[in-house]
Amino acid sequence: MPRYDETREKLLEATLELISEKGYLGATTREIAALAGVSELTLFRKFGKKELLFEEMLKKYTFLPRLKDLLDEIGDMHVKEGLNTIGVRFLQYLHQRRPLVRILLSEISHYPEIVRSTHSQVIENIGRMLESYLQRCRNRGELRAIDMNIAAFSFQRVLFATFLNETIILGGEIDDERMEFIVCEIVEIFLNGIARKEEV
Amino acid sequence: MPRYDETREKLLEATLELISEKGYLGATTREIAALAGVSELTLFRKFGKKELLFEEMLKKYTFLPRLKDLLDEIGDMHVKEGLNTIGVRFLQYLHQRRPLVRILLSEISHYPEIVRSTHSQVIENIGRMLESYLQRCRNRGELRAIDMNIAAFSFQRVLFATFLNETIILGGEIDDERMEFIVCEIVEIFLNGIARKEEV
DNA sequence: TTGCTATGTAAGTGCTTACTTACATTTACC
DNA sequence: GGTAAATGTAAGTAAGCACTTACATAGCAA
Repeated sequence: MPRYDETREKLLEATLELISEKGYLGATTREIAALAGVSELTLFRKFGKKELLFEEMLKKYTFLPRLKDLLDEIGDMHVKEGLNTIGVRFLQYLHQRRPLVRILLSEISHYPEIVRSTHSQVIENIGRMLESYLQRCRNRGELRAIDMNIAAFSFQRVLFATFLNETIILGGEIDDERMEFIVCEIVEIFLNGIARKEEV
Repeated sequence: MPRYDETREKLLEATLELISEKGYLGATTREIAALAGVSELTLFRKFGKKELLFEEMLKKYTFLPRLKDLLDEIGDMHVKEGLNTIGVRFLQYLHQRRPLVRILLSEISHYPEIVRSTHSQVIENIGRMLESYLQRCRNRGELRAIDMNIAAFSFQRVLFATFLNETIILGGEIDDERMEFIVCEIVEIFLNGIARKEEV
């Protein structure tokens, strides 16, 4: 009896994959069990109900990135470098969790509470960390006096919506090179704006 | 025999509402018919299959906004005023089509082609119009030399993701006042950036 | 009246689903 | 080898689904 239950893990993995493809209602327990390579009965013995399987899967695949570590890492960087680092990390983070993000978007009306809390853990926390980083930069005199909350979420949302468009909607893949390019362009606009300097 | 089929319209309306709430699989033909106030058989007599009902509903509720009119209207405005106008209109547009946007996000795996084309009609066109407007501003010397495509989509995506967060994820409503406030803040950052001017 | 059209009620078909029961088989460990 | 837990096979249940059939009704036009 291994304290690491491999069958269980395989089922959770198959659940993530199938629900992200077909939605909660579209993914049947039969298919999930087949993809996991076990019998349907095993699925019910382990999780009791489809609903509980879904919830445990969400719990498993939602884990916070080590935000504090990231903040420590970039805390002293100049704002441009810091934003580039956060941006690339955030895109990588979303990219690794594509199936989860897909589920968050498509099942939010089906399971409002659990999906919403998962969403805020996955996405909103980055915004808050960003805000405290920007505040730090501001204290060092690198930024002008604006609402850092709005600034942080603007930045985070351009990235998130760009990810949505490239990955979820167009269905493509983003490689690291393209990620760095995208982030670099966004950071440039975010820092300097698009207006001619004389006009401000 | 009225050439405007009221029963048909009521069914399409009920379909939009229920599918946006429960998803394509979750919304049953029985419920849709009940919400429309007709019998289930009438639904099948009018549309044949649930799938066709879904497609006709998408067709009905996806129509292009008068982008050209908007461009004519704002073409001569200073960039700040123009962006504010576009921004508020875009948010209003999304807000009016909330159920449709919800469906686009949740059913993209079910009907990739039709949903994707609908998405581009509803969302991407604004980005393209924005790009040509920015180009015009650039020609008037109001903007510095940057990639206007990236700029336009950055702006559009902050707005879209803000809408997603406020409406679809948090589930709240946005009134006109809040819309104007949000857009104003975003435009300010978008035009001037967040960096101190001396540092550029 | 006689039709025609739109709609309704009621019953049912065939399929699929989540989930169960009964029983056999494998696996691991003493 | 023996025991117990984990897993499998097979069959089935009750419900819900999209969709159909048969037949009645109501309104409107010739």
